[in-house]
Amino acid sequence: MTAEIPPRQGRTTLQDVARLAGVSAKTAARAINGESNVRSDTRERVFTAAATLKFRPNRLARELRQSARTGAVGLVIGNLDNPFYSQLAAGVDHALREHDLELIIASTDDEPEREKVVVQAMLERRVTALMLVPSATDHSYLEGERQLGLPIIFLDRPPVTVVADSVLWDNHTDVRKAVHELATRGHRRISALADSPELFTATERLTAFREALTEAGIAPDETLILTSIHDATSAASATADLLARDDPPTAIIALNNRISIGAVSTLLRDDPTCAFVGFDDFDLGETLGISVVTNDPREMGNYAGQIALRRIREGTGTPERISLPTRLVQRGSGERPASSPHPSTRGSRPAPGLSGSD
Amino acid sequence: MTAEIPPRQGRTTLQDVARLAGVSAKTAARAINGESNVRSDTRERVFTAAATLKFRPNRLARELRQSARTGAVGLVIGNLDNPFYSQLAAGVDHALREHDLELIIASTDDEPEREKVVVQAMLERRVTALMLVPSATDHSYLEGERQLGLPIIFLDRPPVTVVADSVLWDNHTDVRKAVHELATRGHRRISALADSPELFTATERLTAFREALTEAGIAPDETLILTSIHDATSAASATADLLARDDPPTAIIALNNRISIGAVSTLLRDDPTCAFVGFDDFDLGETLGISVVTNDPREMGNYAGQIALRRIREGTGTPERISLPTRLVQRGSGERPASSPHPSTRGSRPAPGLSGSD
DNA sequence: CTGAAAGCGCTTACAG
DNA sequence: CTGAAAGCGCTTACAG
Repeated sequence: MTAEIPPRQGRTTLQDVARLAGVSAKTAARAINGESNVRSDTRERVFTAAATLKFRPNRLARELRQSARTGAVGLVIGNLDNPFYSQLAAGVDHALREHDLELIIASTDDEPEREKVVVQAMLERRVTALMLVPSATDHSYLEGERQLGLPIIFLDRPPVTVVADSVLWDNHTDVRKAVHELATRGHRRISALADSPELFTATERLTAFREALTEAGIAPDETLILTSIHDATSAASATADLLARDDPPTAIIALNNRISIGAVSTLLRDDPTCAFVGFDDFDLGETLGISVVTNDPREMGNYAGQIALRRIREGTGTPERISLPTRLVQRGSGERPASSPHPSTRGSRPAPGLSGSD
Repeated sequence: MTAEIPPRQGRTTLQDVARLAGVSAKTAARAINGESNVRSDTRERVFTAAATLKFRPNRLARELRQSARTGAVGLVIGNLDNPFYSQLAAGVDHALREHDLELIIASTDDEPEREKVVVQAMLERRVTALMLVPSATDHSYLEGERQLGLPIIFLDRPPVTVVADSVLWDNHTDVRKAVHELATRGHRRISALADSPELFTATERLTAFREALTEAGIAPDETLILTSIHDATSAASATADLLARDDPPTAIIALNNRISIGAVSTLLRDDPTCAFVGFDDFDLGETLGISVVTNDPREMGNYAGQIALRRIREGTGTPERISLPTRLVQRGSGERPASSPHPSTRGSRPAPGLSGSD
């Protein structure tokens, strides 16, 4: 269903301003755009006329005439509800400030079909750069745009069937480090909770998880690896199921932010003694003493924005593939607090049982 | 600093398609836009030509010709980092789907000057509707646009010097209800933490707080009302200061989401017995058993989006001023758990001391 | 069912 | 320092 948009009329144009100021359109444009080569009294007359008529330049006209140079960049993300995506957008927004670039945001809910639709719309609007967290796997439909010089930057997940810049996380190093920490502290039954294996990040992190186990001399137990967890609610129940097993894991690692929140909410209620490490930090994570592999989505967004700005200015060249580091933050006392059945939360000690180590 | 944007050339135009298909531009347009009155073999030829040339219509040209009917709406918010704003944006985004409207988002960091800049840019881009969480107090600069028929919708804070639609919270009912609850349970020293008194929402909620105290027969103690708290960190330290006083409050009410998070983080560490109610829910709020006055920013965004869609279709009329309800969610056991110095967190009981009632 | 001409509101490329 | 003409890529308003 398309909205019927009635036309609006009656706007002042540059011509109107020129007429009132008694100059040509070109001269009016010169004054308004702050070019030199205008006598100051002429400039004044134009300014006065523009103010009187409440002239507001039409960027569509300007950008049409100037060909593809629009001042808008497109950002395609999964969903503004998810803090990962909204902070990514905040980072992009931040990078774009001071550069007179506008930000068009569209969300795909991670549906490949919707990605194509919204990307299409952005291309028709002739965005000057395109950033996207891809959900489709085939991006050959972007090939033509790339050849026309459109800067394209993939975020969080790499391009597959098209050449483009990308800004990704290092999904290996700190996940492995976290698993090694847990193994060093004696954990053998370590569970991993991940999103769909079709997602690049989920697979990367799971691979790192399995490798780390192997390195630690632990045979990966596939029954402890749960995937296709899309939201906090299912993460919470998956965690509850794990804990209810005859031989529950003694440690859990959650491989994205929604899964972390769901798992933590179950652990808080059901088992304060199970060790835990989450991927992506969240509100109160520090207060609750929860160990995390942190990444800053704003940093990723900002970085991508910087690349976009450079590409816009200098043109596309050899594609860059940036891997941003994560950070393993160990929180909690390092001692399992459950030696007492009634751990205190007073003082600066962590919330009971939620130390990532034990 | 403005980015220098080099032009990009070489795009296929409708003319190119028409030429290849051996028809006029008008006929090519008819086929591509799915109008009737085109012979099917003509249509096919045009489609083939368009596909061959990878034709992508130029919306700037179309919208320029069609006057002010662009397919973009502008949303001006404080900052995508803040979940309140990003969820607001998610709601707007949601309302706009299926309507072929694009979303341009700009953030102001609540700075009036920046608001003017970004709104200006959106107006030059001829957005078909403008939604904003205002930070400026004077919006007479929008008066001209309103008269030209631009739908303008204020979110979260009402318009002052311009006539426009607005979607606000009912900032009174549930704040008062929360205070009454606390008073009923015997609390006399109730503290309120709020953002800057210049902010409409802060003032509204503080007024409701004071009125409720008076209604409950409690003389408002201004030393318990802390304002100008802008972020979680200062909320955390303000809370710590309160608790360190000789006669600390026995209950605290935090009047927005960032303040809630900061206050809760201090309470979790320092005083699990102080009663607490937060405005705006947050991750783990339920798990931690924290009472809140909840509002759903998505709902506000979605509602505003609906109004925008209607205004776009039907034109602006008598301005609407919608007041959305909040919801007081009492969580926690209702009993002060601190009778035991070592409250347990096992089972489904709330985290220690964080029941909003006591 | 199809097309030629004009125009949306600017900027470009000249000419003076 | 200033201006007249043409054009960006579409759609409008006609005419056939």
